[in-house]
Amino acid sequence: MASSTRKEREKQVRRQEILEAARAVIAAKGLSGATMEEIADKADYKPATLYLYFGSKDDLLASLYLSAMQFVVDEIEALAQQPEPDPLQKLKKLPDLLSRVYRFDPAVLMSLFYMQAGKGYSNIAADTLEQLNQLAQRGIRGLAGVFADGIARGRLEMLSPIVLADTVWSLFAGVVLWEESKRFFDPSKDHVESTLRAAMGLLFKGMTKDCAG
Amino acid sequence: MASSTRKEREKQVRRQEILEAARAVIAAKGLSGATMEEIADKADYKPATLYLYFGSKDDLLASLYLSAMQFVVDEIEALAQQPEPDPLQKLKKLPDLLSRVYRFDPAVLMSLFYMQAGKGYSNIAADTLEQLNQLAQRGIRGLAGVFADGIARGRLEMLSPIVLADTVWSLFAGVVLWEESKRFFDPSKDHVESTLRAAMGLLFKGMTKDCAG
Amino acid sequence: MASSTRKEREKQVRRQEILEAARAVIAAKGLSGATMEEIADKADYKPATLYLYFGSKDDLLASLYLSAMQFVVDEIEALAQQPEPDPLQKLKKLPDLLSRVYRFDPAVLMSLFYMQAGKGYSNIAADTLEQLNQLAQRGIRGLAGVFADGIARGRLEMLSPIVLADTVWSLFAGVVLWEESKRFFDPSKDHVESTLRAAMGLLFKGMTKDCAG
Amino acid sequence: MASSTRKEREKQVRRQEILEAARAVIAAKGLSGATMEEIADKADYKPATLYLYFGSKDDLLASLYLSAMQFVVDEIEALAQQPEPDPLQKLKKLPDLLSRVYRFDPAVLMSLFYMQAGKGYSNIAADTLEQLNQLAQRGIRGLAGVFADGIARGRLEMLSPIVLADTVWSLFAGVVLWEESKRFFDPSKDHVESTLRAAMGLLFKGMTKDCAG
DNA sequence: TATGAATGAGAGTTCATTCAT
DNA sequence: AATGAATGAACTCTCATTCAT
Repeated sequence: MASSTRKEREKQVRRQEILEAARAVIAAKGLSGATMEEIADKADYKPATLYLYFGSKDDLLASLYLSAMQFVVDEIEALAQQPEPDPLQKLKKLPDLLSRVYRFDPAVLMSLFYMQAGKGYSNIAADTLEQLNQLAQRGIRGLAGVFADGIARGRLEMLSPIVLADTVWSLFAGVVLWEESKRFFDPSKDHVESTLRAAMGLLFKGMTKDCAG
Repeated sequence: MASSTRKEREKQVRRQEILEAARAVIAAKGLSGATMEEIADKADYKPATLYLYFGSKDDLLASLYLSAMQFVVDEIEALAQQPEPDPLQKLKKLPDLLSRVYRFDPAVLMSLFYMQAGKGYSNIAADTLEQLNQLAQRGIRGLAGVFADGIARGRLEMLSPIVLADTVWSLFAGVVLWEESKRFFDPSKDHVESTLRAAMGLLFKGMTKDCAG
Repeated sequence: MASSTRKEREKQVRRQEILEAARAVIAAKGLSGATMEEIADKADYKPATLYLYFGSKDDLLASLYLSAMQFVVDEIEALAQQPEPDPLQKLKKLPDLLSRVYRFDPAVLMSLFYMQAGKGYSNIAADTLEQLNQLAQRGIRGLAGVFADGIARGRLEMLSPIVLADTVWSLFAGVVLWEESKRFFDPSKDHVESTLRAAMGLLFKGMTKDCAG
Repeated sequence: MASSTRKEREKQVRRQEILEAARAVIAAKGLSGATMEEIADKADYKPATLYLYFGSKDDLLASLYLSAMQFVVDEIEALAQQPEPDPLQKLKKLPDLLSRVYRFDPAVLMSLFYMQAGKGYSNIAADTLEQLNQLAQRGIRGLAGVFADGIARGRLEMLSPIVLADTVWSLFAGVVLWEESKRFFDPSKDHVESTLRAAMGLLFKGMTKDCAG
């Protein structure tokens, strides 16, 4: 059983390598250029080998999406659970958090946003979508907790914490998509992070009760 | 000549029918389910017939995207050119405008947001992408004009009008993607419009100098 | 019946116009570019109209080939039947004849040579092929007659007249194909006719008994 | 590395098998019957498999044509470089050479002759056409060298060696096309080789200065 | 464990042809 | 007589996937 565990661990390592390759391919050629052959090439395997580690292409993509989403949720929950007397201080940490999330894997993040948009594109199994959705809800609830605290203490607008969380999340998704799309036409410019900070700044200012920002 | 015009018009009608079918298929089955066969089925044609009206599948999709983008830009430019003494009044009209745009064609709008993200997915010809980008820029500049006025009169934050416009546009895209994606899991709820209004409200409040909202 | 005849005649005129258009299209775009649509365009008709005059595309092509072949045979038989005391004088007229044939319609001639090569290309009906073959044989026999005379009078090599005729025809076909193919790469040069004359000259010299040419 | 070489070799073998199948299909059903499906059938593969060995149908055809043309040129250049005191002796070897070329692959040879004729038919890439043309020119120059020697020594007609070479090549192409086409109607008879020899004999006799043949 | 080899299932496209008007 | 509109039948090509080795 020890050996089985060790094998398991090695298998996990290989899976990670393949996921990494997939990330790279998606980043370089987009989702439609991400064929099993390209991914295998990048991972120094042959396509058939990928099927030893993933049941199908959709399974592989699902793993990718889940890992990205997991990263997001972990970050948010870590922030939510930090003890912090002033709720506005937590808000100020959000732009950094979102920056990290963005840098984690912009390409997969974009795919995720889109695929989340429902019938969007791939044949991701219903239960994987369900998992993604669960994670997304956890993330939103985590964010909402941050806001709920601020609202309770009378520092934030008395809107539903969920609405505030959804808004932040939407703005994040939108900035990534939109600014990334502009980079397609002018790759030399990368406004994502600065736009992200400016936009979040405006939004948070709008959320605070007295608008002192 | 009258007859030639009439024929032309009928052809345009059929093109519109096909585009409508394409819209419906995309809405129902997503972009990847939108095969020429599905679209033809929906339009009560055979696939070959579609090629009488569109040179290729990408041509058809391009028409769809361009029409959506054109709608957006027309709306924005119409607003920008309205005479209005108080610049903040124009801001207040933006949520309605974005609602109309959203209702124009949610599915295609989502595809558009994603496809704009570059290598994203389809084989849209480079020059069509360029056209889309031009339109997008016109839209952003239109929006920016609205903000520039407010900034000049000292009513809005002294940020670049383009940044403000990008932020609004990003928030719009993000809300549509995110709230639509939630509808996938709970189709009975449609929060898009209400979230849109709430989110825009917060954002605009954050943009105004004195935060009087 | 007079009117029927008149109608018939008009129909023939239209058929000729269409054949002319087909010739032009084949000349300009090659056999594979010769779609019914292209031909119809050239003839200022719509594709459907062509079917009033020809049962099918292959029928149309067959007409084209037959007319080219008929022209060849007519030319040869006219020459064969000319009274001429010296058989070598007739040989000297052959290069001119072949030039005329070549000029009659280079593109169709090439197609014809190829299609004659059997399973070559189109779905020409078996009986049309048979007709073409009959014509070709008449042509060859006509040529053979010219040579037979010369052989009988001891002026030409004592080879089978059919062999001599086949050789002339082969050389003709080959020169047209080969020199035309070179024009594809250097359209400014047209060596067909001069090569034709030089080649025929050599061949005829080789055929004459004493080689006095 | 040995194994890599072995794998490579096996792949080459399969490529050859497929080319062979393609040859057979073209021979049996003509160029228009040569669909990827027919070729795959003949090679006991499914169509998709062919794409493991050739990038496209045109790539496959190009291989076929290039190999035929290469064979021709190799033969000619080998002859041209043979040391031989009497230039007329080389001429006498030409019919044998052409016989071998003809037997190498009559069907593809016919297609080649025709396709060389330019806009002829297939979507062979421009650069492949260019390669074919280069090879053809090398062949013609090789032939021309044979004649140039004879001319220089005063044994052949003082025509341009290129003209002589073109004429021989044309006669060859023409005989193959024409006699093969007759075989279509009477498959029992194969006059190609005998006609080839007779025709070349006459031509060479016409080329020699004193006509001693 | 890894992969060479093969393929099933489909997608987009083209084009000769038909037929009601 | 002419054609607008539509389509059936092919065809080339791609790609996720399988399986014997």
